[in-house]
Amino acid sequence: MVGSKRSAGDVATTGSRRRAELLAIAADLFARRGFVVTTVREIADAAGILSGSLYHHFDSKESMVDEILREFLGYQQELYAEVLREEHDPRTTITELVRRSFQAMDRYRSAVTIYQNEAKHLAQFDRFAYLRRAGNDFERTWTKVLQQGQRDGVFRDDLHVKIAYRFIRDTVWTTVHWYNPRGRLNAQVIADQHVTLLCEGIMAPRA
Amino acid sequence: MVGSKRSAGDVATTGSRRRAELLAIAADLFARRGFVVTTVREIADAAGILSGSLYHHFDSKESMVDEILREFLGYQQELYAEVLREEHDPRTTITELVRRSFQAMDRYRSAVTIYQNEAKHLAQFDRFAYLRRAGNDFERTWTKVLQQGQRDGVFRDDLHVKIAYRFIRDTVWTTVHWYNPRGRLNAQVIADQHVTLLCEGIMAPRA
Amino acid sequence: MVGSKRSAGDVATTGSRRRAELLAIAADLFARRGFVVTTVREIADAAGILSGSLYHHFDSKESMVDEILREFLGYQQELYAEVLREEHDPRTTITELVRRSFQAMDRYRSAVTIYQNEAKHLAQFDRFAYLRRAGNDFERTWTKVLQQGQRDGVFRDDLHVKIAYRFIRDTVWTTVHWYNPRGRLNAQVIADQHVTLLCEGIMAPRA
Amino acid sequence: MVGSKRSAGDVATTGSRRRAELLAIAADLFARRGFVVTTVREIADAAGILSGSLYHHFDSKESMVDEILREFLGYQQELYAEVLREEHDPRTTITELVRRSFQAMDRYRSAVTIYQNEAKHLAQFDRFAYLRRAGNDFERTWTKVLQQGQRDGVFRDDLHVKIAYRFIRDTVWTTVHWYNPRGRLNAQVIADQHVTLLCEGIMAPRA
DNA sequence: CATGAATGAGGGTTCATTCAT
DNA sequence: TATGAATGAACCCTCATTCAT
Repeated sequence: MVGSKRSAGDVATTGSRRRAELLAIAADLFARRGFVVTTVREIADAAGILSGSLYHHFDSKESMVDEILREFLGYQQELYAEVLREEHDPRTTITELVRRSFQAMDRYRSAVTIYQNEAKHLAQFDRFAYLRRAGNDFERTWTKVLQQGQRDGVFRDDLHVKIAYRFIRDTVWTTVHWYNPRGRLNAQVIADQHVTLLCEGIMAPRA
Repeated sequence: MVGSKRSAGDVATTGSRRRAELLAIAADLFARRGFVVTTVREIADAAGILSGSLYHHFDSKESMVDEILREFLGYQQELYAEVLREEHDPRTTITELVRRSFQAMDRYRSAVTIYQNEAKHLAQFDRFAYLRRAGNDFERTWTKVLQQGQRDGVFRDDLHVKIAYRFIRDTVWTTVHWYNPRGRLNAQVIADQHVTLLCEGIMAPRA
Repeated sequence: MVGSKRSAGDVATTGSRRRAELLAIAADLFARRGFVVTTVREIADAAGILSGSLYHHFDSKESMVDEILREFLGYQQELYAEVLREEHDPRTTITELVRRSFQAMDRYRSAVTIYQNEAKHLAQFDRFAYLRRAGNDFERTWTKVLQQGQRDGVFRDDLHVKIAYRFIRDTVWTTVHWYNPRGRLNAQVIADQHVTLLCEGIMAPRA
Repeated sequence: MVGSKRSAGDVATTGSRRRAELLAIAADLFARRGFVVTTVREIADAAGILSGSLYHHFDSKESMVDEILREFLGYQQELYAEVLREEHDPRTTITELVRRSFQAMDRYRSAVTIYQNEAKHLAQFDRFAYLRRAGNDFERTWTKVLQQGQRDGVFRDDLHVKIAYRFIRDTVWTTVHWYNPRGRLNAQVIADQHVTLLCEGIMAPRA
């Protein structure tokens, strides 16, 4: 959609299979090596073409990340919206939000890494203003649940909500840096471990 | 082509006041803008000199981060060693480790940010191999305490130590991204909030 | 920091017509002005392109001289090998070696000049270690013939072979500094004058 | 004299002992590493001072070579003039010229190397126009003797004087590249070997 | 769709030189 | 005399991007 070079009359604005392949290759490199240090030539090399040829598919290097991030962000937002529509009690909501975060991570691994690593840097450009908005949306989603939980007496009332939010966010998102989707621990397991740690802490339950 | 540089009588390693100033300026920029995207010209501009003049003090842009990171890492390692020498019980040890982490963050704010953001990228170069070593040292320190706590029955025994370590590390270190040292919440307060969340979780204590 | 460059599908080593042109331009400048003082901008200017564009064809300024020298050296070594295979008597061998030296000089004029002027300086870098090897090969070739000639009684036996070799080498190679391929004296004539001087000296033959 | 920073009223315009030391250090580096690639910092390092401090003694890096070359050139010209004043027969003159060349080489080793390597490059600047003049003087000196020798029938009459001159010059001067003043072969011996080779060639004398 | 050649802006770095102290 | 900090110009090289073929 964004940055597509297809003309108006095109049926499939999101482009061909080749496009998707290239995007996956780029996402992988951006995630592993960083957006700034990844050169378009590296992407092209990995795709087996010359760097100039990439410009038949994309307007610019920026438009590649743009597309990568938008797709992930849309997916994540939809998953969160789902949870909210289901109207669980606060603890279950938290649990579900964490689970869906890991679900998105499972599907858009590279994109999450990129978001985690580069959002702050990219957000300063107008083109990526939506990254700020998405961040704020996420914050609102989580803090609302936390506040509700406090009102219900289910979360500790000495909780500094903003800190707690960041605490949760950091833990969940940064998992992407070490989480190995092909390892023994699948997303579900890790998600549940996280929820437990989040809710009960590391201390052994007293009797 | 050639290689060596600086020799007898030169300042590059001696450390003068000016040097320290320049290093602080560089650290600030590296932290705020990222190491890769920060240009030596920006550093020089911020210092009110020409870019070439930086090379009177430093061998390269790399040697600047190098120095910045080494100083922080040395300090942090010393603080952790102190804690271990004090031989507290596991929970107190955790508490103290968290506190000293925030203490280091207070003193080497920019360095911590840089470490957080760039370590992974830099560590791939021989020159920064010590970043990997330091990371491993930190991991060992924390996991030992967690394991001891489990053996003592004070930490939950269904705890996946490696995950817990990363959980803690992520939460503590990424704080640097939003923690404002001039804000109302000082390092001590935030550290203690963290320990509470870490230990008891976000749930209200039962009865 | 990183290092590698160029990869699959790239031209850097393939050699196209444009490449050869650029190499010739570079060789000419390196020979006339010196490798160190010749800037890539000068080369690019002479070629009517921008300096950056050179890097579409070559990895570096160094790799340009490298290629220039290797080609000449390979040619010269082949010519010498030919002479040896022909198994002449010592004096004829010397004559032929001199002739082929001038032949190589005729074909790779700039390269010879560069070799003459810069080999010593370049050879100190690993990349150009082959310059030392080539030099040693040349020395071995010549000294063997000189020694054989002495054993045969055709060369004076008070000849200090190493000195004689250098004597010959210096005379032959440095010719490139003033030899004008478009002048009246062609390579053959000069070569023969050299052989005469080398063999009989400047004195008039006695009776 | 040239490039001196001493003021008009100074008695010793050539400067102090320190000056001479620095000049020797510079000459050594220029000879070994090349004028262009030798940095003023290297010179300063070798002298145990900072690069800026050199400018208390010399106007510029150029003025250093300038002084080095002028001194050698003056000496050499004087030696040649001496030979001519002695009015020997052609062969003896040649012998003496070669000997005095080696004598100058012995005394101004570095300067000769520099002259050999850099004269062509430096001569293109107005400041070093005297290098061209000196070169022409040398040529005139040698060719006159060669021509006289031909007229006298002592040198072969099929000798191409210009080629012969260059032949001699190249052999004599380039010796500096490998001649080791501390080796077994002293200047006198090498000079005489040279004269023999020059006059009789490498062929064994017939019967 | 892809290639191959080029652009143009900018990046890190070097180095002779200056000058107040 | 020497230091130490700085200048300013230039250098090699990188890289996203363009475009004729």
